[in-house]
Amino acid sequence: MSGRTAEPGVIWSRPERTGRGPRPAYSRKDIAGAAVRIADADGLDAVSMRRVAAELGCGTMSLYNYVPRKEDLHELMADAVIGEYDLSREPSGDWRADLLDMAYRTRALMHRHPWLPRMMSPVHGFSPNGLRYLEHALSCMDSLEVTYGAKLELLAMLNGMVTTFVSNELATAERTRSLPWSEEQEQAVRGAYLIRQLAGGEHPRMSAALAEDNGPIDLEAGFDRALRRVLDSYVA
Amino acid sequence: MSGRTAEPGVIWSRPERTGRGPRPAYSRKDIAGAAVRIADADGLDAVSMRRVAAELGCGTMSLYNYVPRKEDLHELMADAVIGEYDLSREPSGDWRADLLDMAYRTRALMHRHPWLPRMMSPVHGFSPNGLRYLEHALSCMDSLEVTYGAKLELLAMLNGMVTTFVSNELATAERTRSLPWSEEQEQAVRGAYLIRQLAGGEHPRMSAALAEDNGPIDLEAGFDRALRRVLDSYVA
DNA sequence: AGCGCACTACGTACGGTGTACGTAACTAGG
DNA sequence: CCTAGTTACGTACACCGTACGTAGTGCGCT
Repeated sequence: MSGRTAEPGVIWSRPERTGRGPRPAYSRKDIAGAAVRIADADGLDAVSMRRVAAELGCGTMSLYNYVPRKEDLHELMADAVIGEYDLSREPSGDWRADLLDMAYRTRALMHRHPWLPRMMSPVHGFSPNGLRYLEHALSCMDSLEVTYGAKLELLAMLNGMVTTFVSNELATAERTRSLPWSEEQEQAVRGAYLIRQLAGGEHPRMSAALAEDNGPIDLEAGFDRALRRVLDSYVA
Repeated sequence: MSGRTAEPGVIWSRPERTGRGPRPAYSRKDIAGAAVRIADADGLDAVSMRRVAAELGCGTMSLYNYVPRKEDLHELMADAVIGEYDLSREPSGDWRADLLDMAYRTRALMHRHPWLPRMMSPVHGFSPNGLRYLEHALSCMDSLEVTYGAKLELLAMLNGMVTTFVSNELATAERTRSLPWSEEQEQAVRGAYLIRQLAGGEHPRMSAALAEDNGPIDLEAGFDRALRRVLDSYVA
């Protein structure tokens, strides 16, 4: 398959098998699966070419036969988990409800694969499963009479909000993973610092915000509210 | 300053100078400035301890006197650029206009420092300049009669949208930076792939979206529209 | 005044990373 | 059958974050 050294190219343009030479020992699904397993277990940073190769049981450099650059491995991972959407159900006709449902499923996907928000970018949207996802999302909006550009814009906005929201949900938890001390210690130290800082007397509003006692914060409710707001704003 | 090896702690809790020993040769501003200069010029990934130290003109390990972990260097960078906001202007009283203005300034900031979206996280919000920013943003909403929690939620949502939007604006440009070939080549290859993929006949809506000719897309207008929608949704 | 200690400075070294390159084995197309 | 294109994989290089040892410096305390 063309030269050995790096050159521009999308991983999805490469055929998995060309016919010549020994049969490849692994499929793209195998490789993506191994990488996803590692990322789920130990975080995205633990996904190294060496580690993935070891997980597969092959030499490090053999991976480069399947995946010319590490970035392509990431594309494989994104595509694999996007493939977890069940797109078989037909849209109900109520685009607001359908999009909201998709957003909830995206959130669930991100909770299952906490590294996903970090690699959300328009670039990953055009993998095979990404395209299927986009097509399905557009089909949910068939009853909406605006340009496809506007539909994609709405979709990008929704997914952006979901990403932002879930990132915030997972922030401390994911951050702590790589740290050598516990999440409690980290939060205690940061909390103490914040209190000390606000004690200065400047930032009165931030102090008030911190002092505000609004019971247990319901993340779920905030998610729902935020999304409905965006969707409602499109009714007009 | 306490032990040498890593332990939980916020960089901002460390005094810059303790009195004992020789005067530090550099200030945090110097260090942050060097790191920001490198990131602006060659991307966030080019910011390594070695490179920053070289830029400053000191030995690599000397940096660790100022910054116990690389992550703290990132916090310094974020704080430095957040400090670029001019917060001296008093809020006008029209919170929608003021927040919109802040969002525009955030976008400008991100265009000036294209690595900023990548490190947007609630964690960085509590640096000294981050706190000043938050206090100012809250002061813009003084006339809004909701809890501070709701105000911070709105702010997070707005900043999330700005981050998402600017990320999309910068995606290909920033991605290409690290690649050994040009942005044109990359886009050509990806475009060719997309067309080939859509030619399959599945994904009819995506094909239509691609075929749609809506003149030059006005990113600026999209930004404005998206933000106003979110703001409007809060009027009720 | 002067001692001691906390601090600055920095070289070396270790274990990790992505990946360029060389080589050997293999298999399908001509 | 032969040979070209592929798979497989070990070695090697440049770079990364950073633990640790050591030397020099000057403030704070006695």
